[in-house]
Amino acid sequence: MSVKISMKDVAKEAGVSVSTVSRVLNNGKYVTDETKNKVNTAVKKLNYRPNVIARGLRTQKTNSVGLILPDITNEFFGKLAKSIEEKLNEHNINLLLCNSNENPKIEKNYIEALLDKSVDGLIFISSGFDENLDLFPEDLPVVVIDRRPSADRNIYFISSENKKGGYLATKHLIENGCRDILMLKDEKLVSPMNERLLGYQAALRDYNIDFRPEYIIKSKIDLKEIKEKILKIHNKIKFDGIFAGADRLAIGAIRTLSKLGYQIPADIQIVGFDNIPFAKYYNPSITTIAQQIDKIGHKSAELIIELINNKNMGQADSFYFPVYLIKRESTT
Amino acid sequence: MSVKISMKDVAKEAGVSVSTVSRVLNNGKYVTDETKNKVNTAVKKLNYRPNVIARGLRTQKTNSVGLILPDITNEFFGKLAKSIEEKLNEHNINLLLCNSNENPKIEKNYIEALLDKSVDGLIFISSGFDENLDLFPEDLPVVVIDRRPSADRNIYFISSENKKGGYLATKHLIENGCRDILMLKDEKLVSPMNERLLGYQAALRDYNIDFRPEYIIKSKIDLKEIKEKILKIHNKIKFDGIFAGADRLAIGAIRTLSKLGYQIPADIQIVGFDNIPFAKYYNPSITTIAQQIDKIGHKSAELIIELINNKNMGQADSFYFPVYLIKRESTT
DNA sequence: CTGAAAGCGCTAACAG
DNA sequence: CTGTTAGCGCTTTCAG
Repeated sequence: MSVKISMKDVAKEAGVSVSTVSRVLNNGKYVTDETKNKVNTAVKKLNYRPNVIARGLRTQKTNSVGLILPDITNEFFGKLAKSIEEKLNEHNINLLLCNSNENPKIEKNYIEALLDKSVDGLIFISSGFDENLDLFPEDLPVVVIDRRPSADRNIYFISSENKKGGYLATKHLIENGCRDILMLKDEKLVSPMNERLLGYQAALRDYNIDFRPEYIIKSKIDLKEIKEKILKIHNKIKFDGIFAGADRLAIGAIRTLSKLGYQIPADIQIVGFDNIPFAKYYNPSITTIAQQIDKIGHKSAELIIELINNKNMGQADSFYFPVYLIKRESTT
Repeated sequence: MSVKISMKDVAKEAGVSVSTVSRVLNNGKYVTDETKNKVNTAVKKLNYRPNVIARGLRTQKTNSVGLILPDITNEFFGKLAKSIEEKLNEHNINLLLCNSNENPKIEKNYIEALLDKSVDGLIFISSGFDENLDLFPEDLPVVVIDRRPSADRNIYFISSENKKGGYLATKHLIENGCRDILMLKDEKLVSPMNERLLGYQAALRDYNIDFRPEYIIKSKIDLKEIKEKILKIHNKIKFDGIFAGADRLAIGAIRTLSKLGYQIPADIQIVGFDNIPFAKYYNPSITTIAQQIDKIGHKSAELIIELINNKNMGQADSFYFPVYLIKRESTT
């Protein structure tokens, strides 16, 4: 039975012309109720479904949005993708998901592929290579999340108050008595981490603690790598607190330090970032800075839809969502 | 500069006909090297990119594959999605990702949307509502993963040796001295969990331990829910071992039991399933049954590509990938 | 209110 | 080897 049935078949069945069918399906304006009924009956009877490819060719709209992100298995990006997709789905827009794997070259390929596919808009979490932003045509609706492109680009941007998060985390540690505070951060020069670092530095300054560059430990957000880094420095540097720029880093650190015999939080206190689901269920549970991922995701989706429907929105805006500290067992 | 340039422009620039351009771009057969050069030069000069929508309309191929899965934030599905996408990308096939959220109705919408989009094939992880499988047209290449549809459907299926996994986990606990072994399983009637349960039962039988239905604890794969379930039963049922059908369940259980004062593994030994990255870094690290997610993902992608290129492959096959036990601290 | 006709950009016979 | 032609399925003037 798999013969694809087209508008032509519906038209014949309903005894009207193709254009009338099209009219009924699209807006229903300028059509008698009677013809409407005839068409609708025929549509049902034949189980007709419009061919969106043909429609796309004609209208130059695809009802699809591309999402490029570094790694879907990172729980932050995973949740983000989910909330974006959820919202787009409400508007019958499909999501084309692309993992750049933090690789600018793959990212470039994906951008081109998505443009070729004529996506109506693009939501973009950069691999950190700003040049790829130049691939976007002027008139393509684009929303950038999380990793801020350099300032001179006129582009919509959404993220959390990362600096404030770093400040809150560090302040919490200081007020709990820590004086020698490590910061664990991504090795990449990517804005959220840098802003968290700025927050960390600002807190130290406010409490008159000297900033020491050797207290910044760089590692991929990878459990194994952070373990190796911790093993390498734990007996070279003296520290009583850790601000981990991501919960994954916090988990790797806690695990490694526990195995080395340190007590958390008695010997070393730790604050993470992101509030991934496991943070609450880790042993010990992890004090962390929560981001409102759902809000970021929904806002991104809403914004891209708005941009698609109304391309001329003038000066691009930025949006920053509040973060807050959740106190758990990894700090006193 | 954003005027979309088409094959016509290239043809004019190169001084040839549109069909010649098409020929050069597609296979290059039956064209002089000279014309080839002319065309290629024009393509480069104009920075031409083919319109895949138009091509799709004409060829009835979209070079895209749909992936429907229950929840991208579940690390098993996330990794699966990533490995599928990776492989498809090698073949220049785009992935349309859809989260059904374990909801048959959303799932149905997505199936229809993907069919409307004329995806070339579909990779499908069911929400557990088999009727949705009937929505697939006979001639659509489909690969089902993880959750096996009822046997009478002629459909390609890929998963792990779940029963064997359940057996290995339970056997390990028994050989470590456990006699009262809980099984934590998804509340859904979904095949992987049921097969793990069969493995659990088979192991008990082989070691002459009675199966007691009250030792099967059902919970969503959700940290909070499993916590509540454990709290409810821990002092009603006596147990010295737990086989958790998913690492997430294992983590929720360990955390809850630790808080209650039980020592893991001294008082209670636990084996999980999946080998998610955190299993290795949990406190204590978790003995688990590893699935070869990458292999499953790559196989699915390869299979769907094969089916797309060669629709008539006859009787549908099933593929089961080996699992193995990784010994860590949550068992002795 | 409805139908005819053109055309979105591309590919695939079919001639030559 | 290359050009002409038709048409994929739909929307959108333009007449009527």
